[in-house]
Amino acid sequence: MTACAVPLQVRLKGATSRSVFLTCHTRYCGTFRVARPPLYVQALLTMSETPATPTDRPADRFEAARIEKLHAIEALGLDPWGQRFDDHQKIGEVRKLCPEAAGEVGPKVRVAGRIMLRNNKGKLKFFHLKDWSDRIQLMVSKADFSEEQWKLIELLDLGDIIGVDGVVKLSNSGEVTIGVSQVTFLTKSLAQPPEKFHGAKDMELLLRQRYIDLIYTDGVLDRMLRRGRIIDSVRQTLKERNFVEAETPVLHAIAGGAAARPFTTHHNALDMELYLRIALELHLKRLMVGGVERVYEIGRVFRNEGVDATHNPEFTMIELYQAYGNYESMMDLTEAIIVNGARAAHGPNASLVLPWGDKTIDFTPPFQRAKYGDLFREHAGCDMHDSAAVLEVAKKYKIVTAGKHPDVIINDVFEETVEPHLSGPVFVIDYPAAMCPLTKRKQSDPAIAERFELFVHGLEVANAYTELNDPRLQEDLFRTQLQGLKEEDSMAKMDHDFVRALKVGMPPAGGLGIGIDRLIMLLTNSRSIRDVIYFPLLRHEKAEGAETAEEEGTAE
RNA sequence: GAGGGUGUAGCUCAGCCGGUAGAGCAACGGACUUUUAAUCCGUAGGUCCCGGGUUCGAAUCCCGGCGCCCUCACCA
Repeated sequence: MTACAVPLQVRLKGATSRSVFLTCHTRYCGTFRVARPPLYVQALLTMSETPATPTDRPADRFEAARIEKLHAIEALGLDPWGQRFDDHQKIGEVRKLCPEAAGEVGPKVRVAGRIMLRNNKGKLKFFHLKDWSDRIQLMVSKADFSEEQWKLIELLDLGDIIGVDGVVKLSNSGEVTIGVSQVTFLTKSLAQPPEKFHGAKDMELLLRQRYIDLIYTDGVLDRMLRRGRIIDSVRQTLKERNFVEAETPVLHAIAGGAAARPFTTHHNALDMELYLRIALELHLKRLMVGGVERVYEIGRVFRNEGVDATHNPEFTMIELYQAYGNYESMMDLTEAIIVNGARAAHGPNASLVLPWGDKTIDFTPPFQRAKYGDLFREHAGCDMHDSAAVLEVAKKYKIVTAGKHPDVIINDVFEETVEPHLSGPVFVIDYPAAMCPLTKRKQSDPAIAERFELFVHGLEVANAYTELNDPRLQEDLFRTQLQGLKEEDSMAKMDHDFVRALKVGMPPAGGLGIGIDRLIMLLTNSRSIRDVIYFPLLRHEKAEGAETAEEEGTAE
């Protein structure tokens, strides 16, 4: 900063305890930052800048303008925050009532929604109103309103929420329009909306302020509503098959049922360390022991791992268990769940060939079923039981083999050689047993577990077993930690109560887990898990004013 | 965790070789009774992510940091 000896006419922009920001309106001058203002200057600034009521302090000039209009609405005797208005129609339904020819007048309608666009032609105004079903144009003519009502109409801002009464008709240029006869003000928006044509593009803004994304990015709200319909259809599919829903604990003493790092937490009164669950499996199986023969849970699980296009630290899983079934029953059920989900997302008569980026997915059942060992032979080029040959292939792909259990190496080679080719949907069946400590072995071959995973374009969507119900084998498998796997990377975590439950007797059963978020991704052509989760995990937003606390707190 | 990209007005984006920060939309004031991202006239709006450095002079160059995005590696 250069010293300035001439007097300047300056205006206060803002101040912190460390700096004052002044704007100068003579030429060539920008904003000045004055470090460490003397205390008396700070005091003066505080006096002149702090309004009487903090709620009236506008965040910016846009908010100030809107607060002025809010006061003007109040001056008209109206409530800027609105009242009950639930006797209205969905815009999507109203659009269908529109007469086909311009000049004809359709039925009277009443809708409510947010103002998305405004087109002001003086005594004639057009608005676009959006609700969660659709958008529609409003036409408002000064001739149809009292002086008072017109004052309100002139106060409307983009983003405000209003209710309108009117008639549906086509405009002269052929757009479905409501000719408005009455406006009911419902909610003042104090925030400046994004650019009307380009919308908001900044990913961070869209993720942190998902409400903005839902309002202003085409397709986002629709996709999330579709998510809800898909989950409804999953419940419906299971209800038709006599499954019941259960809610099991999220706080676990042992984070079992999957190979993943858990989040830890603490219960104060009991002074007890707890984990957030990483799977639903072990509790639901206890319920089967208890006689709940067909049970499922759609629930959040938490895995303390990385974040990317297909992983969020908390995600939604369905796990279901069917007594007296096996993994074959689970394949049939998986197909039904996915086909019904696709119909819920795209309509009962829509094609089951869904778009996936520039590719497609054909969900017409039955899905292909391929044995793990056969796929291995086909893509790795050797038998998975031929350990020398497997080691050879592993070397070729630079897979670390030292100290690893042979089945772990087989699985590494499988992931490297086979999985990229699984465009699917394909059920990969019959896994090496050592990878599956919760799965029943094949009667004909104890080295093979009755497990399948469903792959679609490299995405693992479902995982199912014929459930292991032999308590002594289960206990052995819990004890046998696979070489080369850290404890948190293994599914084999000793859970004594679970073994105790199996000793009571769990019927033979099929169990299935589906990653709901990934299923939604596939059914809605969404390439990122963030597109199908309302609020994906983000780093903390740096709080305003945190600067000083942080700097002073870490003084060295 | 590694590499690449990016951060400028409320939003979408320009800003070249270092030389007084720009546009469109939105806002504010005005005109306009069938507009489609309406149009026209006018006004205001900036901690150029943060911190250092080089320089007479930095949005621009250099160093460090932070956020976000993409690719790769790990988990579903």
